[in-house]
Amino acid sequence: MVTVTLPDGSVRQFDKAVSVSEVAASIGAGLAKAALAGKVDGRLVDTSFVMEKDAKLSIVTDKDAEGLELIRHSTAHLLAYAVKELFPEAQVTIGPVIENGFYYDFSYKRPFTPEDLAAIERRMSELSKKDIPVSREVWKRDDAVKFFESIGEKYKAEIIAAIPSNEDISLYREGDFIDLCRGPHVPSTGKLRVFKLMKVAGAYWRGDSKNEMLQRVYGTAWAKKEDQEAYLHMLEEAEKRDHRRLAKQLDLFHMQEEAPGLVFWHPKGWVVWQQVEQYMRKVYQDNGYQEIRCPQILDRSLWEKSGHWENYKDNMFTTESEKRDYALKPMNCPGHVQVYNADLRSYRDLPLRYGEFGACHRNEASGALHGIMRVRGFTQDDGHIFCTQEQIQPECADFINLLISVYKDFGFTDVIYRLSTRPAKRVGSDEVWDIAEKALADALNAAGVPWEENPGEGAFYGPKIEFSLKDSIGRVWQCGTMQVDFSMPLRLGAEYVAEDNSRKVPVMLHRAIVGSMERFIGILIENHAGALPLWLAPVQVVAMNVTEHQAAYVQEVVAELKSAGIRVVPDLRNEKISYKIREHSLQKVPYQLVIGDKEVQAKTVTARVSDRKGSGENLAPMPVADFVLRLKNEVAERK
RNA sequence: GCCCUUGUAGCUCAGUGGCAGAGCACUCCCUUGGUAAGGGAGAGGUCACGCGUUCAAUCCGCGUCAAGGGCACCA
Repeated sequence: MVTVTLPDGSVRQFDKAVSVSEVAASIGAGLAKAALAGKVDGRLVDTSFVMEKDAKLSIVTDKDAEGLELIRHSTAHLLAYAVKELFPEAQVTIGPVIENGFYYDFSYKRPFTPEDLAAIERRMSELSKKDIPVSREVWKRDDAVKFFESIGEKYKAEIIAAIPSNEDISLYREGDFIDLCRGPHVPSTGKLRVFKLMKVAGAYWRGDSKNEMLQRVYGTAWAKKEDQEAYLHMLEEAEKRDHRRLAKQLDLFHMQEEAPGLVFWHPKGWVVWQQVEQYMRKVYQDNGYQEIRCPQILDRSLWEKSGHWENYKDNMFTTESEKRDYALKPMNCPGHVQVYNADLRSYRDLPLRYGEFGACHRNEASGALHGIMRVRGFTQDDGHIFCTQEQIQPECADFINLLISVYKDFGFTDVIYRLSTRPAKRVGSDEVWDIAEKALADALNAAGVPWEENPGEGAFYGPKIEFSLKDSIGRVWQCGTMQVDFSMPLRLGAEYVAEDNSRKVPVMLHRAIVGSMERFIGILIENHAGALPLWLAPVQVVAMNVTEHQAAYVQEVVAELKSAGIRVVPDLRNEKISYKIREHSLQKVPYQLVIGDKEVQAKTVTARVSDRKGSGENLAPMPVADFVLRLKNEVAERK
């Protein structure tokens, strides 16, 4: 007798061991057909799984999140199946589920072409239509290794060989294709109907750049066709928000071949930059930081002392003059220590906070460059706090709160928090690491934000918190950071006179909120789809005449707005008003003033508030002074 | 750095082994029009760069550079 308890609490009894699919069939034909897997006592299993004793069971269908994941996993296998049919010499490796889809890595004598991809996708559809059963087999590990070696699948054999030899392993067979997999999988290929292969790319075997480069095929898969269409539509929309595309449309900046990874800021883009910089300068001022400025180029000997020459040389641009080697600074910290060291410091001076809009250059690998998100020359809102060990915790807590409020002012509420802890190769005692890690974790907890730990990902000199934001297509970019550093103050000879008159080495906190100005502005552009809030908008107001008769009054209005500190431009061109409105709407200007004879007579302005997406709304005509007031309020609210 | 793809007018993109194309933008003319494109004319190119194949190369081949998508990297 086997008693199966279903999620609704109902109980079904069977006189002998029973499979998930049999239970599903006993409930209804529809469910039997929809069943993709089962969850037995909380463990995900195939529909063929047989329950020998009493169990709790839920049937997994494509309505469950787990069902969708299963579909993606099985679609990855279907991809491998199709590839093996079309390219028998290709070797399979791994094919995991990722966000919105899956990928599968193959080893093949030549890269797959876009045409290959289309052919593979067609074959996958054919295999799906045939509704081929997918069955699970349990093998002894050694047998499996021998088997995969015998069919020339050396990568698969290598993966299996890494599993302890006394463990049995599961293989999944669909048609002629057999693959190692933990499973579970859908019961047959017919369950996989909605998928699309997205792109081919190279990827290193086992993620190591010393290894062979494999062919990675990315795909997406969904339960319903509409879901996939919605996803593809979302990707299209996201592409329209791409900061590189918007920068051209809105004339913000450009990049060119002669300066890879470096940005030419145009007037409008530079206005945005200045808004961000002035805002951040105020943040420094209001939070106990003193702004400083250090040299771009420093002598080799200093970089040797700091350890950069040894550890970071490949990423530094170097130069030489009169037989001396110099490096363009990749970081601001060594400079800040020089300022610290320029005087004898007391414990009474601590915490001492320096801030700099420091322009850094790093010679990033060419393949790493990406618009203004990953560049070779960038400016950080870089700050260094020199403090005692006891001050680490309160400084970190204050910083996190500050960072959250800054992000909120810029319209970001979706922040990813990660704590990177001690790596294998590190300096400093375990006690000190304990203190530093705990200080950071406590600070995160005190802020009440969700965070995850990245074990072993800390810097060699200390743990760090990374604050990341997502771009329009979900790529995550680190912006802010808080790093605890025990090493550099010592290396560069920083010290303070303690209460007991002894000399002590201060702890150094490296911290940035926006991180790279370039990256942050890129994310700002994407976050707002180019329609920046009024306080950041390069042009806040355009004043237009309906016909040339109102030109003089428009000029008066522009002068008045300018004197009120508003970024306004006139548009007196000989064009129809509808033409001008279209153009400025596309330029995502927040306010457009339409000025005709009525406004001239009444000494008012009619403001068109654009939602900057496709429609606009007129405010009632108002005196210029009222309009100024409205703008000032909106700027103050940073909406 | 590695793999794939791409590079044609300011922008978006067609195209061909034999004089280089469109739309928008730009300049000029007409038009003075009240809420997302009024009309006409004109100008604009070393087809990324270099080398080769060819009677002839923007097109084919090789190389370089850059960009895009991934991978690796991001101390």
